Amino acid sequence: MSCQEFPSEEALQYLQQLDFFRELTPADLTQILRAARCRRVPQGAFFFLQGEQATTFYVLLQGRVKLTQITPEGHQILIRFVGAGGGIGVIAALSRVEYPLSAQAIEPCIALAWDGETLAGLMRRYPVLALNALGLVSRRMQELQDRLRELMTERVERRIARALLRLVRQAGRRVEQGVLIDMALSRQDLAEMTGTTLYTVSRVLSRWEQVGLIESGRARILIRAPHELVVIAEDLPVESSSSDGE
Amino acid sequence: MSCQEFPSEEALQYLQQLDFFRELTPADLTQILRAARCRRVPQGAFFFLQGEQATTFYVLLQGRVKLTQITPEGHQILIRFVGAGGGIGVIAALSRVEYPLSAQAIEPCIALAWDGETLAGLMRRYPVLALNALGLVSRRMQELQDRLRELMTERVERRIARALLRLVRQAGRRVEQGVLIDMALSRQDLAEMTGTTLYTVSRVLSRWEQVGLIESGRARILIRAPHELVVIAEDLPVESSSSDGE
DNA sequence: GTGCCAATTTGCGCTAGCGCAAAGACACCT
DNA sequence: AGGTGTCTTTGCGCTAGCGCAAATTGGCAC
Repeated sequence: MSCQEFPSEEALQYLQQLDFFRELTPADLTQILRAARCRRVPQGAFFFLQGEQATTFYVLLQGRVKLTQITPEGHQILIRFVGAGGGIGVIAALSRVEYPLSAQAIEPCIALAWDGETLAGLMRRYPVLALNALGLVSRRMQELQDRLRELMTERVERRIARALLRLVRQAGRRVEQGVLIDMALSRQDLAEMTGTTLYTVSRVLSRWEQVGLIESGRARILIRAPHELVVIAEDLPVESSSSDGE
Repeated sequence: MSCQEFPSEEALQYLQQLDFFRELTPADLTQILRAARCRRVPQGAFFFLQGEQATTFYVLLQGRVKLTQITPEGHQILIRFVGAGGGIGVIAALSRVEYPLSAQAIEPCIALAWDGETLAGLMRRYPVLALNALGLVSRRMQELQDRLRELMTERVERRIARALLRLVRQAGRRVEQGVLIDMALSRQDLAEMTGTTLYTVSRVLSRWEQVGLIESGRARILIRAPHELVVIAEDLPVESSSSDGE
């Protein structure tokens, strides 16, 4: 999918199945797309930086984006990755505040772009759009809540396991030896996702590698035994207390 | 505000200024209210329990609600408190999934209630409603993201300070000795909000009490020096390393 | 007032995980 | 090939915070 071919038949087909555009008639969708600009962002560049005045909402057509937040003290955390079909900046663009995070293209990206006012107008005209957005945002809420819970109640090893499983779901590619996480992913990234340090991540991964659970190189992780990882994520036998949790 | 007097002049006045209902014409608002039921929930009872099929969305008119989540292992965490004017269950009701958390009335409550289908219908008819909901959910997202960041990067003392400040903002009442957090709030609650244990909370509060920063009894906290708390929350001189962080 | 129960405090020992430092491995550029 | 910079591993010492246990406090019902 490139930038020029918007209201083409196949483009519509593809777009219509995205969460954000579902239940729209092709006619309405075409109208909505007419209001969009298209933007390319090269690998490594930013869609926007945390703190900038929020103006634009993007739907990613191609590539992958990393959303990060940085604290006044300089700690960085990784909020999530967005892949093709995902939306970026809905929230900020609609309420015209500052972007609360930075969005960096970690692959060459193509995205549709609407500015906030336009988007609000479209949502007024096509309420389904607003409902879809609510659905999207809700799912994200859900995920954030889960991570919050994990962070508050679970030990590091488990959190890392969960993070990997999440990544498998959104970027996993079956290969013969197992499932490969099909994107550059450093120890540092994992640490920023799970609220730990790159040292601890490295140690945990090393341990897993020794047991044959995973295989990893620089910024590359292959899961050989996904099921074992699930066991760790859901059922880590950490406390020696009782026989097994009731 | 009671249950009977819905479409009364003053009720409209009040409702119209809620985030959820703003920018609606009185006529539209009246229509929307016609579709609502009213529900009373006595102190201690639950609006709904985590895991139940989500059907209903509430707007709280009176009282206060505690939203908690419990893990399979039995750890409980406190997501947030909702006061009069707040919405409960938007997300779940719209997507007709299971409620991801439990909502308990910690004061006697009165709430307007819509079921999910009705709400979706209303949003289609009055898109502003959907946009308002998006705004609300966005703000919550924002807050969750902040807490996530705190949890990942900050020490316990700081997190507790921040939690208290948040509570001051939403339930603070000026009294002569300082600001009272005007609701029952146990050490356990604070622990569940900040991802620590009631022991640690107790120790931290004790320390603060000795310094005259706060005054506290059972389930009751009075902040004598709010500014000092801000200092701890924003600028805790924890690392002895350098003179002061740049 | 008395008794009871839940909330709170505090001592104590322990460990998960941090974070520095330094060495190693890998990818890429020239 | 060699150099360079980044990513990764691992040893080591340290401490924030956990969590049990037991004592104490405060509020409320009767």
